[in-house]
Amino acid sequence: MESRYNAVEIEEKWQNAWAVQGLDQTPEDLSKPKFYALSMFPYPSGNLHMGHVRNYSITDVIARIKRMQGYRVLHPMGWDAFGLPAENAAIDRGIHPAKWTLQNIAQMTEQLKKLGLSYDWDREVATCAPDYYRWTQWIFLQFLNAGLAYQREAAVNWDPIDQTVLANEQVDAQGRADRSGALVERKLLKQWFFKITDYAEQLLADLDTLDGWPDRVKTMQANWIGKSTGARVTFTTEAGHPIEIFTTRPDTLWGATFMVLSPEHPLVETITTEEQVDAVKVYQSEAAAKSEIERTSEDHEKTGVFTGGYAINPVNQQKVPIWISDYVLMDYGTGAIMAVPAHDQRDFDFATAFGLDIVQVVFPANAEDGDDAPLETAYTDNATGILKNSGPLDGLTVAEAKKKVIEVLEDKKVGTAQVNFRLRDWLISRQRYWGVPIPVIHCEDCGAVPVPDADLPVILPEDVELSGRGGSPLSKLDSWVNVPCPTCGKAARRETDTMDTFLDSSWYFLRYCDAKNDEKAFDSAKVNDWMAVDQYVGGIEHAILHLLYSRFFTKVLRDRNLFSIDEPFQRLLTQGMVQAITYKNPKTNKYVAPADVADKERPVDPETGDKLDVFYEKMSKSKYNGVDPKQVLDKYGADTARMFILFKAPPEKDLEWDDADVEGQFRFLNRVWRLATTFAEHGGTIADVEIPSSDALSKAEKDVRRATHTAIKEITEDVEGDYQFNTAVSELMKLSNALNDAKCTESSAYAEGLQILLILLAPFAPHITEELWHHLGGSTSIHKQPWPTVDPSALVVDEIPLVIQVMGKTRGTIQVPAKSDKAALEAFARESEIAKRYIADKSIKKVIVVPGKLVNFVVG
RNA sequence: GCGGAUGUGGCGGAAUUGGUAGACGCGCUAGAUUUAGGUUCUAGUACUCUUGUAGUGUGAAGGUUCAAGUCCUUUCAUCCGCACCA
Repeated sequence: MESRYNAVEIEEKWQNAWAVQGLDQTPEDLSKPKFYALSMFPYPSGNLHMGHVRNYSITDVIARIKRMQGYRVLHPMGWDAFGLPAENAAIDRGIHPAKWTLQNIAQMTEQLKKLGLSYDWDREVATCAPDYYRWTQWIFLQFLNAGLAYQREAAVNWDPIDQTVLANEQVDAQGRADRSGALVERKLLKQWFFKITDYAEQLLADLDTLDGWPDRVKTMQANWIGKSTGARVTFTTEAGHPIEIFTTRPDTLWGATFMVLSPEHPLVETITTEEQVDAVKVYQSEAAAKSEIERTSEDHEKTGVFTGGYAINPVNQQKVPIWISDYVLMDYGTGAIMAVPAHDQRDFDFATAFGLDIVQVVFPANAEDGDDAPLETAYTDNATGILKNSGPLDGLTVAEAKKKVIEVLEDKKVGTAQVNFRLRDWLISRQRYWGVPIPVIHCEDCGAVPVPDADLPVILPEDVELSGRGGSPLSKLDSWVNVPCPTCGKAARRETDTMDTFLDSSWYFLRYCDAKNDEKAFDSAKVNDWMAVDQYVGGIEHAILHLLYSRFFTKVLRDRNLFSIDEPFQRLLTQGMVQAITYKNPKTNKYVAPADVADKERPVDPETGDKLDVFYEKMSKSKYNGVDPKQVLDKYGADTARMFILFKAPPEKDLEWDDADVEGQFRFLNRVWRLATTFAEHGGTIADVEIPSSDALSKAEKDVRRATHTAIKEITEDVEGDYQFNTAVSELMKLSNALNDAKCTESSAYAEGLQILLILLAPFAPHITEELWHHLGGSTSIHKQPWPTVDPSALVVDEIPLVIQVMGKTRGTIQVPAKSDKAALEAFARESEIAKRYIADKSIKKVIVVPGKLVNFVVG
């Protein structure tokens, strides 16, 4: 064995050995408790980046610790392999998406394996493989059979660059497409939807059961689902047309002084009077032409047009004018609102802009009658406000009025309580090639006919022409499109849309439970055994979509009796970003590569000489601040990379990459290496370490044992619950420092310390510990070792430092016997030099004794 | 505007949940080893000054307490998410 720590060499050696031994295969032994550790699977872009390294290192440490703690662990990996980049590569470079994807998977697999991640590769899945997407199609048909998949003509987000439809979620607030950056247009197309709205209530309510999820993510999902409770109320136009509105403030109905319809509302044409028709049409076409970006960048200044029509307020028979305005959205509620300017700021602004009536119906509890000065802004104190001018609601609080008004509305048959959600049905159609074909055949007579299970998978044909334009490539493939109807046999056409790739990733965690099954998507018993995922780890960018869709799938498939799990992910850890130092010239707004910055203390632009701004930002090519994992692995090895990433910051916080800190971790592993090899040179072994009873130990030996068992205690606490790997690593360093300082290297206490250091370090740095373990006489793999337990007797100390405080100020410490009781502690403290000095001639009024910690004197 | 978080040395970050603030690491300083550089080892490193048995110190201000980074009130700053959602 070499005396120098050669990381690359030993890592390759052990990775090969472990593969041969099948060390990372999932155990079948059902007597052990299960633990399912999962990282969000990657899109195979071809290159592993630091974010991946961080994500997978975190999950791998958890998996390894759980194995040592006696769990049977499922720790799989796979590929989210359908999607646009492959298709774009095909268009740009003429390489087939399948080929491009498979090459990337091969390349990334090789990179992943160099990280020493303990995956069960036998369960690898790729969503683009027919033996995977066959079951994605089968699951689609489950949704179809359950009435949860349907087609509808819909105004969709049309991306003019990619020539495809996007989900709302793939369009940003400025109305630009996530991927292409194009300004999204509206277009009417027949699309497939999943009825996620049927599960809105459950998806919201069950968030409360997810104790192991960050509040941030739960809040984001709750906002996305957007439940509001209120009432649906029917107003009627003078001509007798009903107009439905939704409101969360039915208690303020008596204050409704006008109505506003969305410009796209179907009743606008009927309501509009002849005098107003021109103005309304102009406004409608202006609104239609407005892009999202214009609509949202207007500082919310209110615009609108009077339709000329009036409606009757059903509770007080008041005649109210009907306006149209683009602040009312067609796709929320009913596309029409009652406006209560006195108690809604938007309505207030609108009323002010157009000189409409403002009638206050909620007043401060102490308001005098007749005290009705005009409002400056909407009055929205719902906690203490009292209703007035509201018929049967007068004198009630807002909360009481909300209940009472429902009775009134139902009585008059003009409305009822209603719950409304912001969540929209999920548009899953994509006019793209590289995705799962929707397994449906359209027949003139039979309609949309599901492809029979026996005919699955509907294979994605390979010989297509990809131009990137003109809608779905599959629609041009006549031989594939033209098929007989499965029901009547008449000539029919295949559905040419493919599925949103979010479907692929909404069930992969189920497939891992039974990845090789070619009879079923998964075996129910296996899913019931392994699910839910005990710890899921991934980026915050999936807080809404992926996690919500996966929860939705889980609930639907549960309701199809495929398993009995309610929620897929028990605990969720959203790891922080990996950031790197970034230099930017504030004058030219250009980024400068760190390698080009000569003086890091006073960074200047090498081209212009301008002073550069320095900050940390997420690694990216355009900012020249990326660090390639490959370079780190080649220089220091995977163990150092893992250690650095886990030590530098707590898992959920952003991490600032720093080469000097990486060096520091490498130094630490080298110190461990030296400790162990020096020990071995002197004939030390860790095989069969026996610890004599504590009475027989010297002080040096006791100190080593205390350090050892303190490390076990602290690290066990750190890795349980919140995964504080940064402090766990620091405890490993402390133990290594203690062994370095120890004066009893010949003793069995020292051997025990070294043994436990290696075992505790093994999940973090699996290769170096395996190498040293064998070098020191270990027989089986260190990764088969049980997690060590604390020997309480090793933690016992004879003397403890007692803090002496006077008036709450710490004045020093004294050594006292550990077993002293309260009275003894006080006595020791009273007699101490420190106490005498600071109390002097003052009288002691009170003494506080905290056993094992301190004595505080209160003096007069 | 609504919601979620975060403010601790030169830097990343600790603090048994109310009990010695700054663990561990980076960086820095000095010394040893080395032909030299690197490595390695030893010691030091919150700030201030009048260098002490000192004072100050966890974004700011107040409060509770024998005792506050930790609890309460007010406030400021930064980051993130959503945003005309009726």
